[in-house]
Amino acid sequence: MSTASDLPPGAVHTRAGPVIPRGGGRDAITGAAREIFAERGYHGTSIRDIAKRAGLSLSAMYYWHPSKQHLLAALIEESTYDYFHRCDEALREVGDDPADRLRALVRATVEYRVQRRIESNIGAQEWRNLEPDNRERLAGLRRSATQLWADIIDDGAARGTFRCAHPEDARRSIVAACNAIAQWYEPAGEIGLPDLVERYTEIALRIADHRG
Amino acid sequence: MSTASDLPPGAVHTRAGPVIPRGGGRDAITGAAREIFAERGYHGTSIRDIAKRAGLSLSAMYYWHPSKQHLLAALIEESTYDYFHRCDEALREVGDDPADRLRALVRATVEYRVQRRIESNIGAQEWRNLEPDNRERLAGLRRSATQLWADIIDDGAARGTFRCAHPEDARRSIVAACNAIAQWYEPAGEIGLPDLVERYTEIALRIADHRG
Amino acid sequence: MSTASDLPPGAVHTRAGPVIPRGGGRDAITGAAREIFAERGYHGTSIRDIAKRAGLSLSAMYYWHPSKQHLLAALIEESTYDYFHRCDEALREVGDDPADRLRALVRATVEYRVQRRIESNIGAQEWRNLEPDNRERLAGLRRSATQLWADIIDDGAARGTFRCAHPEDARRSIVAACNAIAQWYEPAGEIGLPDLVERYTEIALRIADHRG
Amino acid sequence: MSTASDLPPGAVHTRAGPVIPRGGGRDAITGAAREIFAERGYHGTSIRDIAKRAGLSLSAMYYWHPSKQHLLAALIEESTYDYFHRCDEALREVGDDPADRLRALVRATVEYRVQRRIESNIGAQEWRNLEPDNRERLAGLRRSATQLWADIIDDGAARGTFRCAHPEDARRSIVAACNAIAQWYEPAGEIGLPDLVERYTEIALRIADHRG
DNA sequence: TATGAATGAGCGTTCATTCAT
DNA sequence: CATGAATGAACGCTCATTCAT
Repeated sequence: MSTASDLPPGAVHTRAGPVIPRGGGRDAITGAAREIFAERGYHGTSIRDIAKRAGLSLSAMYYWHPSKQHLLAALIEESTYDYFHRCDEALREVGDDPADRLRALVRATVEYRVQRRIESNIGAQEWRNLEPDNRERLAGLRRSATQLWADIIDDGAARGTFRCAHPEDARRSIVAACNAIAQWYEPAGEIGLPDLVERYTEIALRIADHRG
Repeated sequence: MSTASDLPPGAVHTRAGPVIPRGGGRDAITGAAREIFAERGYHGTSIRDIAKRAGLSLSAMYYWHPSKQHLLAALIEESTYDYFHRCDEALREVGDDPADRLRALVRATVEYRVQRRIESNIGAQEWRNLEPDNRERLAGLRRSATQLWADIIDDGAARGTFRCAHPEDARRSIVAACNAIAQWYEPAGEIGLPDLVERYTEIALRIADHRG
Repeated sequence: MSTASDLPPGAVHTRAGPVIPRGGGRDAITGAAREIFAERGYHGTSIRDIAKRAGLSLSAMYYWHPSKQHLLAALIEESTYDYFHRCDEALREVGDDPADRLRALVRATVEYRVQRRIESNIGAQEWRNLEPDNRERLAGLRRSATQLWADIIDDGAARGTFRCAHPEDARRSIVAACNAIAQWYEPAGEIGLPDLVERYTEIALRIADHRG
Repeated sequence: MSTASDLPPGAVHTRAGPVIPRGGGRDAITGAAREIFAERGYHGTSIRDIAKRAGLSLSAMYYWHPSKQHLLAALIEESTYDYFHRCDEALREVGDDPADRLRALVRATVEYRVQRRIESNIGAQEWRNLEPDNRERLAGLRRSATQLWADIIDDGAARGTFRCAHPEDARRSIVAACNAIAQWYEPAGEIGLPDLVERYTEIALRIADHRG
């Protein structure tokens, strides 16, 4: 991750997952920011709010992070990499049948929206509040993720596995349906994650007009 | 509309549509707010930005609107009523066949997302920035809109018109797909509105697992 | 003056003198800044200090001036123009005899250091705190003022009116002596301005090694 | 020196000269402070800047110096003692002829302004940023230095060696001319120190109106 | 109708400093 | 000797809002 060099010693980071915290300061701040950005939005959040929830002083925040914007960027960057990595893994485990690949991508996405619900919402809502540099750095990754879906659906349509007439609208609809989960899903609710994956896999296949 | 009493003389408002402007001031402000709220979000927008784009002084804004929050609330309120009204009309024109009713609701929704793209996005993104009073005043309407979809899909499922196993997820997916249009649709693009309606009608029917 | 277009209507400015105030706000702030910058230096002065001495709120300051830096730049710019203008006028009134011209420049300078003592000190001490843009805008004028002295002394040395062996050091010494007045002169003291002019004229002519 | 008791063991200090460094820490800090105070001024310098340039941590600074103010005071104090000591020595080597004594003082001063250019500028510009205690502790020394000049010139004027009518203005002008050297002299430039001393000695004698 | 002038609160950020280790 | 982590106060500046005109 490109901000890795900014991390103070003691913090560990891998492309496959979130920062693994060592010690309270940095983590408390990142965690608090995550929560409050999600609740009130980037511009609706003051760094005093973040510091307060983290149980630290305002200035401690600046010991760990150079700016509020950096806090947002780090959050979005890490979770974007995480999502992309999950997709990658999921697709590597399946063959080249479009339906199988679509199932894999839906599963990875639904799991991500549920397991990283908050970051999902931050990524969706606060993307525009990234400063140009930060946004551009991630834009390629975003496009790649879109392309993963497009490749599968286009391929399925070409092969006749999917009969939908408008693959792009199918893609958008499937993605929209999966993404929306992060907005309504309640972790404490009754629907389990495997169930959810199955339901949305079926919906996705119907949208793509898959014929077994 | 509950803010009707706040309107200065000369402005007309009905439940069925937007404020009908008389004179430049009020309109210029509402228009500017609409644009900038959509571009930068509520908290990312200053009333100076709005006044500047409207070509008016800061104080003029306060002549027409008691506060920045009121500006947002008026915008969301008006467009929410508009959407609800369009749904109402569309449903009144069709019979009680669930597929027909779903088609009507999709059409009304797609048309709304395209024709009132900006307000759609504001309504979706800035809803949480409404102060409790304003939010609660509109929450019922939102729930009613949700119920319109639910009634149709549940009815279709009960009758066997729709064979989807999980009507609620079908509903969420259809709505998510339709709503997403406001995020990607480009008015200057090549897809015409009638085409779009047809495409999303088909998608919706597939999601609901409609069997002709 | 190049910042003239920044001025709000109601403030008048000419190249020949300071801003002519209309109304309390702008003037109170400029005056307070002038005093406190001189007392404590640019970085030693907070805008809260300025506002307090001006009897206004912090934000009122920003109604009249876009920034603390602008305040400094405007002060230095105006007084630099004033000094240059005075030199210009003084030299226009005399012939081309180097001694006469030196007398004129000394008089203009001494009068300026006394009459605009505070700005003199700000210009000398806070010059380095101008941001590059502002500094460069004025650098040419500064060089021109230096050149006025150099032209006179070099000319006098060439003609034999001045016999000093090192005109540049003579120039620097004369200027240093005159400039220093702003640091020690007490307006309430016993030395009158005409006396002072005479004394420093004589010193300058001795430094240049003038032979009647 | 009154701060002697603050010094950690290993550092040596005498009234006659600068701190003799033992070990890198203290020295690196003092050196860095000297540079940055001169470049940006006391209030324009943060202790983080100093620590960074010294290549040490913030806390190391506080091991060696109790505060930023102390750093400034130590710098000014040491260089003020140094200057005074140099004047003292120079005057001890000459007789009681006012011209000789003036020559000696000019030489000591010019040499000091050149050899300790940076401290000269700090002493001149940042004097006002000394806290009252520190300032008062040094004020006497400053007055003594002024008195050295005054005694010589007054004596010369009384004896007729100097014919200037206003000894105080002569003194101020000579001092101003010598002091200014620190502002424009470039160590890498072409004028050698002995030359410079000679030039300014002549200027000083002319200002005092010395007649061989 | 509309404005210019002003305000208090809060913003993101940096400051000099402290302290346990 | 020296550091990493933290703090409270203050910084320059912008905010939504007010009010006399």
